Amino acid sequence: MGGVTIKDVAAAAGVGIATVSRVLSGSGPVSEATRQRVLAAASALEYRPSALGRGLKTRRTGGMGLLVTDAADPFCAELTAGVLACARTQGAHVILDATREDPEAEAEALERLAEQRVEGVIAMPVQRDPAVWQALIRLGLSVVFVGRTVPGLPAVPGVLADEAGGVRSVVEYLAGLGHRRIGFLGGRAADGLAQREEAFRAALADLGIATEEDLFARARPTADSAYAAAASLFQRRPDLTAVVAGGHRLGEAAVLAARELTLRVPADVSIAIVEDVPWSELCDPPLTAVAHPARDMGYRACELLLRAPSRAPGRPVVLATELMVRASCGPITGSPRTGRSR
Amino acid sequence: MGGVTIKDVAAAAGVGIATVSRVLSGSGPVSEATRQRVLAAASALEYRPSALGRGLKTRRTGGMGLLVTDAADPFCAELTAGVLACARTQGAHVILDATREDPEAEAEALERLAEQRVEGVIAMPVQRDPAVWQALIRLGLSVVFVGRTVPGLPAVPGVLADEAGGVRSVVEYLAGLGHRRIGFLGGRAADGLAQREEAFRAALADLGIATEEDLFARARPTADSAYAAAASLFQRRPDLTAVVAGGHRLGEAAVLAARELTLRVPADVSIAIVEDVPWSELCDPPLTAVAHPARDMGYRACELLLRAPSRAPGRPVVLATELMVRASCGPITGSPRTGRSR
DNA sequence: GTCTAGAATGGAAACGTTTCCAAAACGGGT
DNA sequence: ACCCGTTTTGGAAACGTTTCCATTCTAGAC
Repeated sequence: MGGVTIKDVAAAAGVGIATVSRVLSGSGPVSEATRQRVLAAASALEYRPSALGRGLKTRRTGGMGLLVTDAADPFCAELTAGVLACARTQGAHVILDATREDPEAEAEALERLAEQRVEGVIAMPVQRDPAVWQALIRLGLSVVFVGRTVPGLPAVPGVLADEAGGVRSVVEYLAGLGHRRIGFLGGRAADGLAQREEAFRAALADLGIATEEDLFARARPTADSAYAAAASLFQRRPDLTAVVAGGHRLGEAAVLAARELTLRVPADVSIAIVEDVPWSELCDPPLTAVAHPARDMGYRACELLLRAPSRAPGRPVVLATELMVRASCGPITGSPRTGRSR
Repeated sequence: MGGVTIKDVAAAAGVGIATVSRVLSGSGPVSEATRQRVLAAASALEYRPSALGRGLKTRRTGGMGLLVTDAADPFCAELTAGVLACARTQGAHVILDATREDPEAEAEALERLAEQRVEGVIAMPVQRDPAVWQALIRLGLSVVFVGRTVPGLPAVPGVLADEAGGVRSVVEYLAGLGHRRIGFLGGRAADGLAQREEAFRAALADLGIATEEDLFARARPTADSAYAAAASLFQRRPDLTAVVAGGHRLGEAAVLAARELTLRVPADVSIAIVEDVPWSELCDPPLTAVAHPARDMGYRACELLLRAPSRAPGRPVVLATELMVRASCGPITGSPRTGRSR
């Protein structure tokens, strides 16, 4: 039976339940003899203290919620691994849920987490309305944002990647190679890609390169839409010499579209991608990318949640991104693109 | 405050706690007027029923554990997404943990899950000793294995991919292209790659192709070790014309090693990989692979857990794998490998 | 106006812990 | 033998629910 309770252990050891509790939780004074007897009884009965009873009494569950946008996404998966690694060091458990960029799904997940009385939530926030998060905090749970933030919530700690720095470095790199007509593949604002586009524009402006709206393409977060955006961009602007993909899906689309249009990379067009992926080495050519420290971000976020639940950090923690220079970007060539003849 | 209890709601609505409970859980008869009053009070107070109190009383938590070997691994991540998708339909929550192929870590995670009183566990089992799992079942939780099984536990439902069929199909495919000296990149038995090697041998035998031990290489589950194994295999047997990689890590290693040794794929050597990865299309050349229905496997496992917790299935559910024929395998060429001159 | 069936409601017990507090046991000094 | 301080111990309350059961209320039938 699974129904072994502290009472059974107490009876088996011939002591009171209070004593059993003291032995198991290691608090309070217990004579060595009783201690051994209780331990023996507990293991003989295969006793597992109920987290429900304990949580009810102590008002602490040692659990946390983790809300990612998509559990199968490499970035989210890596982030999750980081959170788990940190949680394990503290003996905390992690309730995982995916929001699919859907505010409603997110709200439901938060509701569930609140009912489960987790002590905190690590979230890639979808809902931009601060009220939802404030309600959560009012409920007594601490919140840590990761990967994104919600404006208007300075009191909520966050762990971000230095998106702006990453985008800037890749733009500067491309500009250094001589590129001036650089396309950008982005997404809807809701997909968290807005800041990358923003950073892209800013970097261009700082370099004194004019931005042409024509060089921006936006896709919905599906592979098809990404492909369509990339293909359309390449065809719309045969004169573009480089493209920055704002996410790994968009990067894949760019590679595939370029291949389909028989554009040589990087001879005809340079491709760089924001959000490195494990397979960028394996691509042909290997993809130049801005790498995010996803695992560290998860680890740090979890640390923030567990170690300093109440601290009010002025600013979010920003972890550095790294430009991984590989072979998919090259110097601009004198001759115009040969077109799509094979 | 988060400390709003059912008592507060009862007081605010001017009713007894029993009535509040009836309204909220939808059980028992309540007059429409009180119903509205209670609902109003509950939402005004932002009341969230405590899963702890409820779970304690009802002895059901609506939670399940998910134990994968590595949260960041694409297969595990996809599997996780499937579990989450199914769990969501039932309003269940999922406690995720990673075992890192470490029986000790697995045991700790199981301990935690048992304390949390989850109703079931979906696991990629590491520990092969049935006792651990039997203990868990004796505790009252149901167990579903996914991706692997533990021999000697016929009563535990499982969801597997048709590894044997997948390996067989790729071997037959390669044999059909004329290959006879086919290498295999595998791992330690503990890594769950043994069955693939087994299937590989069986498929070869069925085709009447002799197996040479020299054509087998085994790596520890690190990128370095995989690379070393692949490189060593290629150099040891310059006469081999094809290689089957038993996992995605090994496949990456094979591609990189082939590239490093300037072997042309598939002209000099054909490469096929067991466990498709999202980027196989993007490789050069695109990788022929055996694809596992990871998401479906997760979904099915979760269904098994939630819908039929007590059924005793004779055999595990086996989902089909699919051979994704791409460009990394080609017909055998008459001329021997040109060696590693560029 | 009384009676009764049925609906609506509230009190209290129980779930498995932790922890406060009082009681018991013990040991050493007088 | 007695007392006192210290160490151990056990009983009981509390945590927030659900649910059994008894009670009150409503309304329709006589």
